[in-house]
Amino acid sequence: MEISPVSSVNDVLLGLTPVQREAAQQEGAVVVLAGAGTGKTSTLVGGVVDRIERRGMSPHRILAVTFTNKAAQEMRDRISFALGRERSPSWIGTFHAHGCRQLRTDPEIAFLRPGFDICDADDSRRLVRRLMLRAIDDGALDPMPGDELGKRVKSITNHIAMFKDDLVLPDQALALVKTFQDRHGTGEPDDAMAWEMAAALYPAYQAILRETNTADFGDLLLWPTITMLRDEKYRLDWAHRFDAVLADEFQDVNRLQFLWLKLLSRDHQELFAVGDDAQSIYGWRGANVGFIRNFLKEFPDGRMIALEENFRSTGHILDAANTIIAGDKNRLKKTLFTSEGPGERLEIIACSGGVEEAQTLAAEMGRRAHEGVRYEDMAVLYRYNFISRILEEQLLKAKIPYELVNDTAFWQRGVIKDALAFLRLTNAPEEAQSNEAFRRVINLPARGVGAKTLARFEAYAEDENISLFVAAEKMMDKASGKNAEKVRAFLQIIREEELSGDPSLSGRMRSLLERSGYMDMHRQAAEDGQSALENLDELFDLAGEFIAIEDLFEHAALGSTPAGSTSQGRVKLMTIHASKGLEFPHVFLMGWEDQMFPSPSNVDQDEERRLAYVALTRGRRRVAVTWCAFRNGRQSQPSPFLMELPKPVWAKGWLRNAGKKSVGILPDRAALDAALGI
DNA sequence: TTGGGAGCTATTTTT
DNA sequence: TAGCTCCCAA
Repeated sequence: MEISPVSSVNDVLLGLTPVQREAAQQEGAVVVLAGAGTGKTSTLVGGVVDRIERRGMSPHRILAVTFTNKAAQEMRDRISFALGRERSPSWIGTFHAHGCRQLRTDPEIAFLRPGFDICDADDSRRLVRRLMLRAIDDGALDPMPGDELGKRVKSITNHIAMFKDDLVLPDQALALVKTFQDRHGTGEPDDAMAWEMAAALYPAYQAILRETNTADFGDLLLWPTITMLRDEKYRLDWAHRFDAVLADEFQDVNRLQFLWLKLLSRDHQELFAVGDDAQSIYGWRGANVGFIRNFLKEFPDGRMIALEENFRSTGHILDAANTIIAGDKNRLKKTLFTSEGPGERLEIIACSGGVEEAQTLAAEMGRRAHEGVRYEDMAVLYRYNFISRILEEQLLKAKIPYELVNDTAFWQRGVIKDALAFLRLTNAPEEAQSNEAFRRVINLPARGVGAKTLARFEAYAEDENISLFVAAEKMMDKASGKNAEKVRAFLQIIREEELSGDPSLSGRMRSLLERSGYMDMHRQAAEDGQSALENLDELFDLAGEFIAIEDLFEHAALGSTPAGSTSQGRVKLMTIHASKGLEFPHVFLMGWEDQMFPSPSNVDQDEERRLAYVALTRGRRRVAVTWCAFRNGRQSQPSPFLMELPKPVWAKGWLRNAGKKSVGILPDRAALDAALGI
């Protein structure tokens, strides 16, 4: 046996607790129920190491799947730290990256051609929007106020994605929805309408993707899975490449992802799934906790192992979290415990309103910083993004450095997508594949091409069966006027760059953005322009690492995070959703009011409860919860979750100075009214 | 027909 | 902050 350059299997496995080690070494189908802070990633890494080192599997025959690029990167790093680079598995990645790899091998299973593009959720929405406008134009759909349209587009795009996540093909959707409604009734009118319209638009949506040689996120896994179901030879071709399959965050898999994993591990039953049903918070996106909860029904010879010893939080924090999650009656039973002491009690801070809440938090953070706590060890978590705005103002005032986590992912930012669209257009102006890029940049900066002009291009392109770019060229030949001149010049630039542009991607992009006037557009914009230019600089750097243009586009679509986020010395602000998997010594939970958290619009109230559980278990040493007696001019009550917290975990002196108008602590109407003078 | 300014309203969003 | 609308001047 060769000697591992960095460590040995025993070092890795001996670093685990007996339960973690037992899980890592379990053979066959196993689901590891890993409570918050119980060493989930270590166990998963241990599982990989054990399979390679002790069981002698080849690293190249191990498939490890995660949801995020970040998680995939972390796993890659930790495994290569343990085993060395050469002995690390090559198949570590997100569901989407794996699906993409499979689809690139055989694009025709999705009716695509080699070199297909991948469109992100935003592009999908734009496509649905165009289809809806077209339906309204054709009289197939009643016109609606624009506000309404936006909501519908979002909801219909989601529903189409849900069809795909449920393996429903375009030509099956309509019949399926009808059958379902006949059997179960139509339910909420809005919801019924969304399903019907999504089913009606789905075939046209898919037809356009096919025409433009584009796959959406759902397609990446849908077609490989459908093909594995239908064609045993194809399935074996893929399944036989792997001796073991490992999946992270298993509580968040949807039907499509579950089936994909199952088809790949059917022959050897080597499926190692790690997750925590108590942290399932993505049900609204199609995740189905049922798959982890019913794991043993699907894999009768499998085992379930629970990790309950928490190495993160103090006793009081765990008591609070355990109490909250106990309200989810369907959960798989497990109770977190720690061998550490109870630690500090939770502080519950009542504030009169949002501004005071933000000021209180800013003041408290300043105080803790003064006591020697580093800013990067503090985090504020909230249910809704818009809460952060009011807090940002106060943090700026108090000069507390902060960072918004997951503000908008780099590759999804408008500027970045614009810049890539320029590049895409020069890459293949004559192909329909570049039509969306054309729509995006033809009027950037403004050249007098609005909706009407674009519609004329569209009509002409459709009649002549040519790309939008070529249609525009032909129509502009005959047009006159100032705007036409600008458009002609722009088309000319694209042609020149296509034929003899800089061969390096960043060089070509730079030149395109400069010549088209896009850079100047941002240079002239006062505040926003600065950050746009910084983003573009970062993009040029990143693009420099790619030779093939397709690789850059794929990288952009699958959203790998760029490295450069330096976040030392800043308080982190994020939604509870974004905080999953992270931990902080000091955690502040904002906005725990009735009607706010739990969110009344979530049909699954248990999911809100799990969200509270996730929020509380982020904290290592101290957790403070705030709520407001008034928000947005309305009186509010403390969140029911707050009332559930057992008395012993409350801090005694929890009437922390919330400023002059501070209202005590008791979630008690009378005391509150008295304090507020009403 | 366009483009820009004003005004409004906010679920959560791994890919 | 952003992503929409609506409205009026060019």
